[in-house]
Amino acid sequence: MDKLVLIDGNSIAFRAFYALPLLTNSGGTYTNAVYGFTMMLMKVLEEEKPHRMLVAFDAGKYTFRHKDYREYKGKRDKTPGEFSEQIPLIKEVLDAFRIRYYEREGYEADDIIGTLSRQADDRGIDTAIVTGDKDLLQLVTDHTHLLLTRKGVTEAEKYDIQAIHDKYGLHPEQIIDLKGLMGDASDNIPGVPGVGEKTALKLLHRFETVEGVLRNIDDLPGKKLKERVSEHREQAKMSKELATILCEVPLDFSVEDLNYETFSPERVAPLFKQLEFKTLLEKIQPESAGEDLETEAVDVRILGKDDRDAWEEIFEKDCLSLFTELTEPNYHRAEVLGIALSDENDRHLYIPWEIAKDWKAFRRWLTDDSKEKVAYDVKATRVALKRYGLESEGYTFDILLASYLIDPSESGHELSDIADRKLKMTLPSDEAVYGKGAKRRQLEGEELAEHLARKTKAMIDLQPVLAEELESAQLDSLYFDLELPLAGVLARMEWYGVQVDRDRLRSLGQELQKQLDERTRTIYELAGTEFNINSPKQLGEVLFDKLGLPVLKKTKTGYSTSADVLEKLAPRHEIVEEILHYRQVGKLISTYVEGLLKEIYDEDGKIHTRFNQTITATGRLSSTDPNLQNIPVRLEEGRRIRQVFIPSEENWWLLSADYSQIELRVLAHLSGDKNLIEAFRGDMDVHTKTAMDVFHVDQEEVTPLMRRQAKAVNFGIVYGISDYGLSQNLNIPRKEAGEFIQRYFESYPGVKAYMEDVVKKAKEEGYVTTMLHRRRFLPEINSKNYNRRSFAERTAMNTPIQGTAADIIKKAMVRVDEALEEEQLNARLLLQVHDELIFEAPEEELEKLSDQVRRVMEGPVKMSVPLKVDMNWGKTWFETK
DNA sequence: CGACTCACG
DNA sequence: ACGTACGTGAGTCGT
Repeated sequence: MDKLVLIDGNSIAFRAFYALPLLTNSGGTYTNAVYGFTMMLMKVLEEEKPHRMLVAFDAGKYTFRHKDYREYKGKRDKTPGEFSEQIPLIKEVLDAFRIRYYEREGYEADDIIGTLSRQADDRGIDTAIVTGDKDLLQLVTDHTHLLLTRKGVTEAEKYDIQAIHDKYGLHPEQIIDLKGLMGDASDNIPGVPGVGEKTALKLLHRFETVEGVLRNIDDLPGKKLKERVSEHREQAKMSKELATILCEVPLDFSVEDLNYETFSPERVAPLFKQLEFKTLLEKIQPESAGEDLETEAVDVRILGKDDRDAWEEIFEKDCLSLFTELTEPNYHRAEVLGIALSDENDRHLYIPWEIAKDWKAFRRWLTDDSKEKVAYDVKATRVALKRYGLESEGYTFDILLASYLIDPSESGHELSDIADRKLKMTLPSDEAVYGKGAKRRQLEGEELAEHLARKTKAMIDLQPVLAEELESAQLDSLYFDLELPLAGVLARMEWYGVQVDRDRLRSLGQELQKQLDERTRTIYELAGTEFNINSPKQLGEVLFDKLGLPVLKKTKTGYSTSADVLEKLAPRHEIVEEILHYRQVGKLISTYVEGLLKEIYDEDGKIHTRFNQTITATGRLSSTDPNLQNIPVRLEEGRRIRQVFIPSEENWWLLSADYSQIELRVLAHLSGDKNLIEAFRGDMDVHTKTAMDVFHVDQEEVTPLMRRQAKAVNFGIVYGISDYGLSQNLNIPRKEAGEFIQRYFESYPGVKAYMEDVVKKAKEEGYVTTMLHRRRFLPEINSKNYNRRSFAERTAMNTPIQGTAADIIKKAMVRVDEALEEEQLNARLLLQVHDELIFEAPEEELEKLSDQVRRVMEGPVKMSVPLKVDMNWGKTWFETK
């Protein structure tokens, strides 16, 4: 079967340019459009396996269309130079792939594509046209379909005759009529003013074509519409003509000349190397992946039992780097395989754990806090060693934490990533050394020792570089006084773990399972068929195809069945409510009952989560295996999961202490807004206060609905407000949401000024900071892409607020830990949930503990509004409310 | 392995 | 005209 692929070169390149951040290779050449184009190209080659190919480009500024209409494409912004300079590179890529490309003065890429696709049609060749431009839909036939890029570059949606009909109710030829009526702002095609997509479709469904509409002006609905169409008849006809693709471009070749043979990786690889397309290179030449990794030889001593004494003197060094090799990433379960040490004189030692664990000199060094240790992931190291009964002190530097603070958005903080960034040094990644997935293996002996020695050596080299960067970014206090001590606090929290009532959890699970079974039966009955309710695809088919419920929202793969959609459909069919409940209960069983049961340790009946200190871009913690920061609380049924979290000792209690409205208090302080500050100083209910201001009513007149809406506005403010976001959340028209925001800013002018200021500053500096100088870079804050820029602007508003709140509770944690020690309390800090701390304590300590916790939590930073802490205790987490 | 959905602050 | 609320992690489906 013959298959032709035609690519709209400019359109795809342009999409790529705006979809991807402005990448450059190390030579400073912009490559984002080239990269995106090439990604798309490879995907098409892989999926379509074409026998013939051509990429068409636009040529020159003027085309035959300008003769009839000089303003064609008139309102376009000038093409940025960063884009234009990438076109020759794209052509180089095509040469390397041996794919033909073509452009012709006076014509657009569309016309070339149209001409060839018609030719192919005549010869019965199947054609796929790849473009980001909907205009080309007019070319679709039985033999020709469109791959229209959606989000990003490589995601394309297939449009054949059927798909066009499903979406618009039109035949492909009618697309030009559609444009004729509605116009096209990007090409400056006027159409009929006041007629958008909705009206145009309605008219075409009835009258088929522009001409049909013009013949029947008298039958058009609405006086205004009649007038407009009649007034702009010529303009409509001309618009249709402009939108029509010319399928008769004179070409000096034909479809037969477009043969494409599979490309040869040897020919493409050098270009990919030059452009620095690492991932793509690996795809075409997997074997070359590690080839440029010339790892330097390292001289590492593997310690045997007999030469221990000879090496004891290494522990006299003031400072060593230390890496603890584990059997798996979860250090609560992992075994230690061995220890690597390096000093500043390039001496490297690997100590197998069998030897290290009983070596007195080593243990003494570990516990000696005057012996400085540079580690990578202090928390993991401490916990792993502690599980063997080894306390360790004197961690003066954590490479991982330092890298995170310097740039928390950076995707990789593996040692090899950091060495690459900061030392321009190539260190093999763990994945390269150990393999991944099923191929993963544990190294042994010499190989392992060398890999680890490279790491500890890199750590020694990295430490001063990172320390310098921390200082110059004013991050040193945040690092040394907060994050590094916090790592120790978190290590203890995780190591203690949280006690869980396993039997209770099991019986809760059984109860929920019963409910689920019942709901399943009901749903099958109501649907009249059995299907997998957990599959959005099958569920969509039942709801929208079989039961005929209206489709309110689509995802890129099909119908959306998310809760907000289902809630709107609930009044139309009783099955919807059942499904919502089924989902709720199903979530509780799989994530919380089964998920938590898997994480209970046999040794102590506890759960030991890991708090990730180096994940979030804002400075918050996150929690994994299991995530204890998202245990249900909002709905009563789910909240019962909290009944299984209990104290670990007899006569102990759980105490929870949570900050009241910490983010809005932070906002009040950062913005200095008088009204908001006043509200908190007067200890008012802030949402009620906002309702009074936004709706201009007295306190007594605030209805629950008004308070709920005001609360959503407050959330919106913290998230970096947009009228659209608020309208979605409140399910109200966008205009109304916009008015809420406007009235909010009238009442809180300081907040408005602050938001504008923080965005402005971010645009100048390229980053935002929190109260304790935590930093987040926003490289896209000046992007030309509206979406990317807007996102960065909202982030600029949100990060100082969320991040400062994170700073505050982290500082409270370190101080609470100190206070427990000073006051000689047995109470322990167990969990942190962003604005809440959970402790366990013997009954007799509860009073003293709560006094101390309140005192410490209220005072980590000086602010213009007080911090307020609510406290509750109970025999289970459920009861601490 | 990505998409979808949903739990939390 | 565009197409978004901020920050996370986990389970399930289906390619």
